[in-house]
Amino acid sequence: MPELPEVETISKGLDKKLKNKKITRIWTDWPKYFKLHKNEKDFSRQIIGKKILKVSRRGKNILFYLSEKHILLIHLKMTGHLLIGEWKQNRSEKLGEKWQGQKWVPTKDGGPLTDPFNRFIRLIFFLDNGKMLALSDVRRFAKVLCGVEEKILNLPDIKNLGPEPLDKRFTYKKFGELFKNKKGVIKSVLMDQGFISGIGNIYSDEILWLSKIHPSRRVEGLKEKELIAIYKYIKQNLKKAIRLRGTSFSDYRDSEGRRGKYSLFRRVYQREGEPCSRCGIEIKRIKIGARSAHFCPICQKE
DNA sequence: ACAATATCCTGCGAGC
DNA sequence: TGCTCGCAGGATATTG
Repeated sequence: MPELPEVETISKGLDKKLKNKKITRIWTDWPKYFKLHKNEKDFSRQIIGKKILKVSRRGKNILFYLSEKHILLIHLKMTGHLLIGEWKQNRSEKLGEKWQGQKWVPTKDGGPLTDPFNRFIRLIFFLDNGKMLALSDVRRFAKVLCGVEEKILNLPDIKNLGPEPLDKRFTYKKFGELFKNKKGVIKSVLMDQGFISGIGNIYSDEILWLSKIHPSRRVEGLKEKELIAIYKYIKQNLKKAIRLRGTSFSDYRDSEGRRGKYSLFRRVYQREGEPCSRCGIEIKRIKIGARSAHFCPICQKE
């Protein structure tokens, strides 16, 4: 499940590669992606013929700024991947008719032909340079929207997002103010996109381990010292993960199909039963809400 | 007003 | 070996 560092890596990569490319047509076998649109036609009308001007990110949403003041928004949710491939002229009609998903032609500089995720391509944007942007998505949870800038940026998906944690304007003062009237369990609060955007299950676990705070603690009871630690490690850990191009745990890949390297530094996430790298005791896993939380029972006292 | 639970999906691993 | 079953999870809707 891509979170802020993964989505940042992906959108930066796509920005480099897709700038000034025009979308000539699309193919999908899952029109349910287009939650904002009546059907596939309604979606494709919005996007065909538009040029990609810039790719960026807000929270975990990827924003493609298009010509004619349009935006394409893609949220990868848990299993979404965006991969760039090439399509050959002589095969293009066949691909357009029915994409069987068995194989696709990767770019020379990376996309792995044998990568298992190539089996789950559900949506393809064909570009005017002979390449394609493919969405692979095992569980079909991804979200794909297109419309005029004003409309997309005013959707709850964007408008209800909390501050960007790595924004310079996100000072400790701002962070502290957020907590003043906040109630609830810290793990859930960190993952609340309306509170702070971009943090999900992996990084909330990591941040709390670094801060030595039990994931079930209520935010009402957190001391100043503890809030300072959380603030510090949000910034530090997300930055570090971006430097390492994201987490390779689970099925994350960047736009060239590469894994990130953050997983080498993962302390608790998906390490149940392994020794804590600080104190050696076994990492535990509990349920918070419907999510699993990983923590060290010694370093992170309740 | 808030919190817990169901929903969407499907590959995978556990268990028999 | 081959089957069934239940888990995983981000965001949103629905129920308690």
